[in-house]
Amino acid sequence: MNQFACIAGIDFSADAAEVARRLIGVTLLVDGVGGRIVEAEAYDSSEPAAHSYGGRTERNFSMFGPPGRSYVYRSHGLHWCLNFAVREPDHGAGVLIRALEPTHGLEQMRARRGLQDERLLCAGPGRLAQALGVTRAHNNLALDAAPFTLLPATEAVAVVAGPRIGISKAVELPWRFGLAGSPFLSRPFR
DNA sequence: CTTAGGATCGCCT
DNA sequence: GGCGATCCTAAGC
Repeated sequence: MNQFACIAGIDFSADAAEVARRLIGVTLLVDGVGGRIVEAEAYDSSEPAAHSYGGRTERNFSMFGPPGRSYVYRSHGLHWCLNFAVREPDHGAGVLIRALEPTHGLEQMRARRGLQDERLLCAGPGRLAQALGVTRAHNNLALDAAPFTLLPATEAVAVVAGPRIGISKAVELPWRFGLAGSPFLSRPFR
């Protein structure tokens, strides 16, 4: 295992699905604001739902960089979404961070989201990025340095898996992972 | 509770 | 010109 790709006890050079599963329970902060990851999805250049499926472009180049860096893209013209690049350079794999259980900087997240309800602050990739202040400026940055902080899970977690959300291709792959029973998911598992 | 439509940018055919 | 790894609101049942 490449120890330089190891962050918060996770080997980012592993398969996207394995990294996504192991990220559940890890704390993610951006400038000290964030919480515990409760939902993540894996994407890989070998399957057509991934942005990297068609090869490197201006938009997705950070998916093809070294593991342990961020990939931020704009969705539907108005939302930002945060991913972690995994595997090795030129492969094109990543993990979409879909939901957090808010733990740090609640008031700042409420202000950015214009909402009080804790359950809706980070329940979805666009909401999460807005609450943490993630924009294009956060693309292609190392995850083990400021403004990012990743902290290992402090206890064992029960992880469930299911089909990914909001895609039309490769819908059969069970590459969505979540913390069992969490009220902070973007949508429940069934 | 479920569904439908609009907002709005950048990549792709 | 079409369509997305989305979110919010409004209306219908």
